[in-house]
Amino acid sequence: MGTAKLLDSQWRSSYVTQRLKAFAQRCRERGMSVTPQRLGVIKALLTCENHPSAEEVFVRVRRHQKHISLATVHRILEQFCRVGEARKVTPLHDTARYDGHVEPHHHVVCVGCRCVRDVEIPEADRLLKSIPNLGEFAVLGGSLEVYALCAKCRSKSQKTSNRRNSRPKTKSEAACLSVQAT
Amino acid sequence: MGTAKLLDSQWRSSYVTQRLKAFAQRCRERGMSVTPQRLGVIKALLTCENHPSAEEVFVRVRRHQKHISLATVHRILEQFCRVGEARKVTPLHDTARYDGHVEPHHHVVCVGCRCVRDVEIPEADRLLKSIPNLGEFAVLGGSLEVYALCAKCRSKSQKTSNRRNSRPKTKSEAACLSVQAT
DNA sequence: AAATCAAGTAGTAATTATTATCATGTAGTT
DNA sequence: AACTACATGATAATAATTACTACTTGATTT
Ligand SMILES: [Mn+2]
Ligand SMILES: [Mn+2]
Ligand SMILES: [Zn+2]
Ligand SMILES: [Zn+2]
Repeated sequence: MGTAKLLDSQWRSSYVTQRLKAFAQRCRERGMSVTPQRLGVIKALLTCENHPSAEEVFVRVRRHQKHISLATVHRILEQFCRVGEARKVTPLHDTARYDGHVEPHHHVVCVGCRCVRDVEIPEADRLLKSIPNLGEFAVLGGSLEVYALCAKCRSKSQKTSNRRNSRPKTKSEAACLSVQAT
Repeated sequence: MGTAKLLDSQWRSSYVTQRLKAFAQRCRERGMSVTPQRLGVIKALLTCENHPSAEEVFVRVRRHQKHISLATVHRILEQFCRVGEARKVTPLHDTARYDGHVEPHHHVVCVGCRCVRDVEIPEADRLLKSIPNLGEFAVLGGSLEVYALCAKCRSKSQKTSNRRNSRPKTKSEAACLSVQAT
């Protein structure tokens, strides 16, 4: 038996206060101004236990800021992801991907072009089998998503390594980069 | 060093022929009629190495079936997922979720209501650290997505266990089931 | 202090992915 | 060949996200 366990809300709340305390500080270091909207979003995001959607964050912030715009929440959340203040639970796809290969297996995803490849990782399978439950959750299976850079994107990012963020920000941009299929 | 490795296209092509051979058979067993559209979609899906999107499948099928509709492709792909003929690479979210917790960690996702919880799995972290690369991919990190059933959904699915598929099929349906946040 | 400037936002339009609707077509059966 | 339940095409509707634009505000310069 392993040491896997749920992170409890006690842990979470101490993490939250720690993160919240220095938020304004970190903003200034990054040259971002500290606005009520940004404070509202980071607070809602950290406070909410639920991996909330943009919409959910919006609703929460609006409790205290009647006039905040949903578009602003989207913008701020994406910005937070760029600067490392938040992350998407699934940065993998903007749109669903399908796989004809239905036996259990894992994936590598290139964070540059978002191409996906199948991977076999027996250790991960063994690991998953060794976890029958996580707190109240009855484990059914799982999938290891490995984030990586493919060869093309590695060479590409060397040339542009001094640019700002190499991750494509818009769908159209991502589409331009994406590798052509057969 | 472990035994993790990419599944090569040689493996894939034998898998494809094997799957394709009995496809019509399996359809009939499930009471699904075998249409040119479904044949086109399964073939495109299996042939294409790329974990294609619905749009990409659509483009491929259209090469041979000029008049096929994108809506049909969506419909068929979702159906394939329901009957086990395909799977979403990320069945997790219909819409992006955000997390204020940026340190590396893993997630459990309830396949019923799609609620998400943080998990700590040191073995998975060790495992990931032990894989510096996968073929041409330079590994950066990764995340284990554990699929599970939460307590609520377990009791719910007992009552409705003889229904068809317990997974919510539409967003509105999922919304109805989803657990209320604080 | 007035003018200038830049960053950020609200409100809204546009875009994109997905699902619903419904009239028509067809695969599987008799 | 005829029948019928299921499938499809065409299109509308919905939902998530992003783009656009005018406006606000606070800082900087004159
Ligand atoms: Mn796959
Ligand atoms: Mn998390
Ligand atoms: Zn790449
Ligand atoms: Zn659940």
